[in-house]
Amino acid sequence: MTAPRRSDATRAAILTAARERFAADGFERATIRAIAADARIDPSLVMRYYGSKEKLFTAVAEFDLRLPDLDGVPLEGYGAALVAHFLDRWAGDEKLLALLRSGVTHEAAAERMREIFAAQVGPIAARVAPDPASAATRAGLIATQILGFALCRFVLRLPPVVDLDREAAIAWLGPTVQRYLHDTI
Amino acid sequence: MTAPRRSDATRAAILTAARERFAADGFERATIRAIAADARIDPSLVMRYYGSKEKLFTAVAEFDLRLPDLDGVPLEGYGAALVAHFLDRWAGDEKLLALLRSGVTHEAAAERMREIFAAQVGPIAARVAPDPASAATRAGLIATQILGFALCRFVLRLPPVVDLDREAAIAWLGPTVQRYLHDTI
DNA sequence: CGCGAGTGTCAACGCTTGTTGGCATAGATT
DNA sequence: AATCTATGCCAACAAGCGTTGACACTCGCG
Repeated sequence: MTAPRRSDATRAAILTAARERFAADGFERATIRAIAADARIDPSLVMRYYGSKEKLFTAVAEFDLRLPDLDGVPLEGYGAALVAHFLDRWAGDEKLLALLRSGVTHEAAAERMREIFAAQVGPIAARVAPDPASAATRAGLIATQILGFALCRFVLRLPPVVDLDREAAIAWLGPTVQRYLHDTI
Repeated sequence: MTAPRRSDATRAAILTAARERFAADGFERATIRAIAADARIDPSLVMRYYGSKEKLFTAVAEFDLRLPDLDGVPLEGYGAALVAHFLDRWAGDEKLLALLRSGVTHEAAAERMREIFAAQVGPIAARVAPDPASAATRAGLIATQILGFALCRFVLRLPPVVDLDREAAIAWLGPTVQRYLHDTI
């Protein structure tokens, strides 16, 4: 029962601006001053409400994992379902982009990314993997493909990857993820 | 017939230090001062010999593409051969890591990365793709998997991906690349 | 009304950054 | 030996950074 504060709008504006800046520029190039300018407030307010740039980033990078619901999905459809889920998540939430852009040079962001993928993909792999001991490896492999796709599409903007539509992406990546989920080598 | 200069050793030391710093920290976090300290020279010398931080990075990012020799390889071995080639390239050349770490926030590095993958993977895909029109897409898909693997292994250091040995990596990624090369969806 | 907490503005701090110009020395050239 | 260029170091610059503290204003509550 946290009482609404008069500054809630300001706090939200800061968070929104921060999310956009971190997503567009990464942690180091995104400046407090630029974020404050976007939010049309004074830089010192950012410090007052979030303590430091580091903590502001932590606040931005905080979010629900929203595991996909795979209950009604047949086993052989997991790959496609996962790819579809991640595709939508990436397109709809700048926080993931912020995390990826920052994780490359900022250790805290990389750590957060590790946590997220361990917590998000790990359990699914554990549920499906033929050999439980291989679950972590399978989750890691899926991460390589999903993050690699996000990297090429949203960050590096490789033209052929940008041009793929949703269905084509699912059709191409789905079987890969499926194979990482239950094939053996 | 460029005459050897007395400062060649210094130039080389700068380039080596710059490569390491850019690979470890990315473009913005790598500072001229840190590079100069590593090379045990004065920061102003970096400017004298390379003009600017930007041009220094360009000099670091310049390198031969070294396309893999696939002449003796059977068609169905292309995927594995490509993965093996890239794995060795990534492990043996910090420039690629520098490019990846920088490309995420530095536009010039991203552009260079696009060029390299278009020039390196594109022709191979064009040679093998069942439909020539799909070659660019296939090259892009291969890039997503290769770069994603490099990202997770060398940059984000996801433990299960770091732990994979060379053969396991080839066994897992090879078929994926193979499928991107000639399967149809 | 008066008062205190909450909110916002302004100016400045200490530090680091890329970059520049001047000065001393070493080596080659004449 | 004298001269000139190349090389290296030093000190400084302007700009930008995260961060801080002091000061004004606006509420809501007594």
